[in-house]
Amino acid sequence: MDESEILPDVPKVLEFLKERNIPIALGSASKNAQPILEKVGTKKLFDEIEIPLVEVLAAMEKEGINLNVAFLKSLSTDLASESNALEQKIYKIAGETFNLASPKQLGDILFDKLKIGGAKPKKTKTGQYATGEEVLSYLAKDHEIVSSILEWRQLVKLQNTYVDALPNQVDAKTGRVHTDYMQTVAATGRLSSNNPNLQNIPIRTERGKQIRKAFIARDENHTLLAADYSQIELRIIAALSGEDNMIKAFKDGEDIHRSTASKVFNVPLEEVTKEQRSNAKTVNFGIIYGVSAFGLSNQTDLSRSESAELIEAYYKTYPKLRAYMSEQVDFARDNGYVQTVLGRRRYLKDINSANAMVRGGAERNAVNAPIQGSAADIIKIAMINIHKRLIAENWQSKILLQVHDELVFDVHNSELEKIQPMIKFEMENAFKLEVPLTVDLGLGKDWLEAH
DNA sequence: TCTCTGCTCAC
DNA sequence: CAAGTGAGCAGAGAC
Repeated sequence: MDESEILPDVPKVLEFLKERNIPIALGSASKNAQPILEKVGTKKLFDEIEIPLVEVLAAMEKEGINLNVAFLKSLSTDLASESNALEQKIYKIAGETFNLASPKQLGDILFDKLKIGGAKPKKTKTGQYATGEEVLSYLAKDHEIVSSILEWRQLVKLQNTYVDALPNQVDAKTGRVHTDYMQTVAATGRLSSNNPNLQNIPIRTERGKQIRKAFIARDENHTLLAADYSQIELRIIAALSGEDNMIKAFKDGEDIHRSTASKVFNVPLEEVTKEQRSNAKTVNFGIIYGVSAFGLSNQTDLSRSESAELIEAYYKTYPKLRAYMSEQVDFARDNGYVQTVLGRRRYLKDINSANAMVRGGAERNAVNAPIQGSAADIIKIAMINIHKRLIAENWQSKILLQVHDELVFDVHNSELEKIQPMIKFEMENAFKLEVPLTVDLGLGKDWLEAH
């Protein structure tokens, strides 16, 4: 392949920018972001992380990943016949045909014609009926048409966004799929991926998972390796807050959600129920995002007062977490930004806004950005170090994909035994925290099997 | 053809 | 009022 057709000469471009003092904004997607290269404290991040990462990303993009197109074609046929059957069933119940893919038309059918769901159906900000997953799931229990619509939506989403779209993105010259990684889009320092986005390939549902089977190793001499950080964001918040109870749980290798449930519900580890663990898991993630009692009750079976109690019990269990979060907000108020472990900044112009809702948003950003951004910092270090070793030590294996807390490799079968400890070591030791970082490895002919 | 909206996929 | 970060699809309407 002629590289010059698809890749700019990266070192030359960077030299050009540097010579002319043209700043490259890091993580500045939002309108309120400021170019931060000139700000003190970020030059090291730029020189030692973002610039070295450019070559790693270029290599990954150029390498691409092998796609089983024939498999997707047959998946497409199955999805089409199932969604068509559902569509006919829905029209029959509705008593007429309409464009099922139009939320506007669907809302009119469900709430004007069929009068489903009581007197005051939820509306969107433009005044049309809301038909999102949350609304329909609530109604699905009592109305077969609604559960069929949800199932139809899922099948059509999978077909349109992945199964039918991906084969069209196979490069004619390489026969592989080459995503673009964007280094300066996400406000927190994460990468983003497009054309195609390989960071949102389905995994949650049984049907969605099938799509991962289409991402396969280069050939019979290769195996896919997926390496993902276990609970990296919770480990980071534990370490940055110095919250001893959470740090200890991680040091002891406990299941963090079970451990949290045991503490907040005050039951022995072995007696934690499924529901308790699930609710503790929801709070653990919610804390990182700045969830309210209202939000938690929406996400669980708990009432609002039960949710408020759970959050209170959570902060009693992990007192330093609350202190840390409020310190982050104070820091942002005083300095106008927050930062990650590597000094990556996110500016928060709304942190002192008079509008409580706007200010609340900025306060959640003040807590979340250092967590999400530090995780991004750490995996970037690992990527740079692994790539360096793959080259210097003449490995045949390649990094293919990054999905925020996961790296995917095409491993030459002759290297299978030796490369696993190398990758695990580099990822787990990319950055030293008070909490150990642990990485799970999986192998397979395809991405699903490797997980 | 372009932009916005509503929706849904991932971490 | 009410959970962070993204990308991409089809529909709908402006031009």
